[in-house]
Amino acid sequence: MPVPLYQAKAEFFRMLGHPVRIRVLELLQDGPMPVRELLANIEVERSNLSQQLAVLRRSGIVTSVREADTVVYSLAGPDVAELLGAARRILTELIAGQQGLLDELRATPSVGALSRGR
Amino acid sequence: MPVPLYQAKAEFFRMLGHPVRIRVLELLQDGPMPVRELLANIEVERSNLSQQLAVLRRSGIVTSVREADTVVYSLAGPDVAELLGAARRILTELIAGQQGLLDELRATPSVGALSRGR
DNA sequence: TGCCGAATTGAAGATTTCTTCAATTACTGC
DNA sequence: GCAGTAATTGAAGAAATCTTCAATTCGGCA
Repeated sequence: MPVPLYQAKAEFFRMLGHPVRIRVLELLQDGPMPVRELLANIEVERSNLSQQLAVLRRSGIVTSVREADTVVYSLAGPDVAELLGAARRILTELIAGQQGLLDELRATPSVGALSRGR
Repeated sequence: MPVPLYQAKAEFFRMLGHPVRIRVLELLQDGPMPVRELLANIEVERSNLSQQLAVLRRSGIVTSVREADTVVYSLAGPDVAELLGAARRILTELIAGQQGLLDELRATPSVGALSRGR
């Protein structure tokens, strides 16, 4: 392995680990979008958005093209939706699990939690 | 949204963004495994592994049970493999894309790169 | 009880990532 | 060319995460 695969994976997930970057990827799922419009949909300063876009661009997960006076961003590949979908499923599951744990605690105040993590 | 969803997603990905944590999740895909064995498979100090396991536990993606003198970890749900699979697909795609870009640059030294991001 | 190995915890310093600002580039229209 | 808008960049301080160490907990066993 030239660059250990698990390290590449870690970097990849770290690249996704920022609220603004997530929102950009979600917005781009509906198709290419100019920066101006991203800016209108995400509550963040222009230069901060640029910084986050630069992170996404460096990783290669999005591409940008200049069109007249605006810059348009697109997803680089079709698998991003799948990834975000998988993440959403796990999150839903995790939240449901925590909810289940809460219910369990409420129902039987003295036992239960011990068999779950922690 | 009580905690904005995109923030939860970002935290989730950040939780995945560490080589040791990735390796733990990959190892646990084959079934529950005691810490001792994780330690044998991952090159990291014991206390550092514990720290990373604590991060995974806090997020709820793994659970731990004490069995006699060892602690055994398991994945909390079945969707993790799917997520790692999606990530691998995208990574493959990204690396292939970069390779393609390199080929393109080699073939036509003066044009090409401009239409791709940056 | 006292000791041993397994694992976790808390804390401190080192490293990395975030945010923000001012400066700069790139394009359009006058 | 010059002014004006869109977007990016570089840099610096603030904030979060990593690594490592010593101390602690927990169960098993003599």
